[in-house]
Amino acid sequence: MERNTRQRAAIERVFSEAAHPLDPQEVLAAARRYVPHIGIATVYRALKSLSDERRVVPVTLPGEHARYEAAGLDHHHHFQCRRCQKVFELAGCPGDFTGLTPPGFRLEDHEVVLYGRCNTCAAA
Amino acid sequence: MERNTRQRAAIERVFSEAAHPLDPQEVLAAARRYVPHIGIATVYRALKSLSDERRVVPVTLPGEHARYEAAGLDHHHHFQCRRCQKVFELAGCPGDFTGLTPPGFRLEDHEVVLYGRCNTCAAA
DNA sequence: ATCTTTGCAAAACCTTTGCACTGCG
DNA sequence: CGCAGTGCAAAGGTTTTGCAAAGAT
Repeated sequence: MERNTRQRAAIERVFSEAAHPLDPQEVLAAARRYVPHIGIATVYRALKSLSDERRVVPVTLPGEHARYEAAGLDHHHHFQCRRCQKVFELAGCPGDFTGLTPPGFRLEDHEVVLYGRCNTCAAA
Repeated sequence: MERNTRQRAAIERVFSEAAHPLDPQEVLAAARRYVPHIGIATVYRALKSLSDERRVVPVTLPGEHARYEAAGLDHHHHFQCRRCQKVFELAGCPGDFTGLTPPGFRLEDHEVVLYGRCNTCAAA
């Protein structure tokens, strides 16, 4: 049922080449290099189906629109630079938040985001 | 420069009575109990100026529109129930994330969000 | 009386959806 | 061929903005 179209191939290629999580507009711009007339609706539909297939993962930072990155990475979190706004992947995870969880609550998952200056912007 | 209007007083009162972070529509609904014809634009403008004055703080969970809560609370994080979607405040903070920060990066702040079932929904 | 603030409606965004057409299988 | 996928444009939802009128100081 999933057909191989040029558009879909272009979008998958974009993710395989991406160094950072991308938002839909960035995916569109990058995919147009391979399929010039691809439309934004196709990008949204592809992001949805790729997410459903777990081939890409949404990266939703607080107050930001969703970005997406290729799936298959280990559990990790992100760092956002307050100066250049770029998002970086962090290795590992601080781990255990059961101590914060109130009695009677069931902890299923967690999200951690660090903010500050990236190596480039810390110097500037 | 900041004038005392009924609308603004109503919105501040709403926050002083709120048990959990409120989104703009919830603020509007609650404020209408005190000022029936208050408009959504006024709510957004008030949220902006109250945020600038640090009288309320935005609570921006990943993938969610901003909510707001009264300022003055200690540093804390939030728990969102995956069943009822409500947001709860957590006491305390796991603390130190410098170990996750890559070399050359400067850590300034962090955000932690826990997900699962609240005490009411864990039972159901 | 002055000058913010308000309320409404329109505009600006981002994302989703309807529909006829394209093109994969 | 048959249908899923595409592209365009219109619709939806949220937040912002323009402007005349209301109201605080």
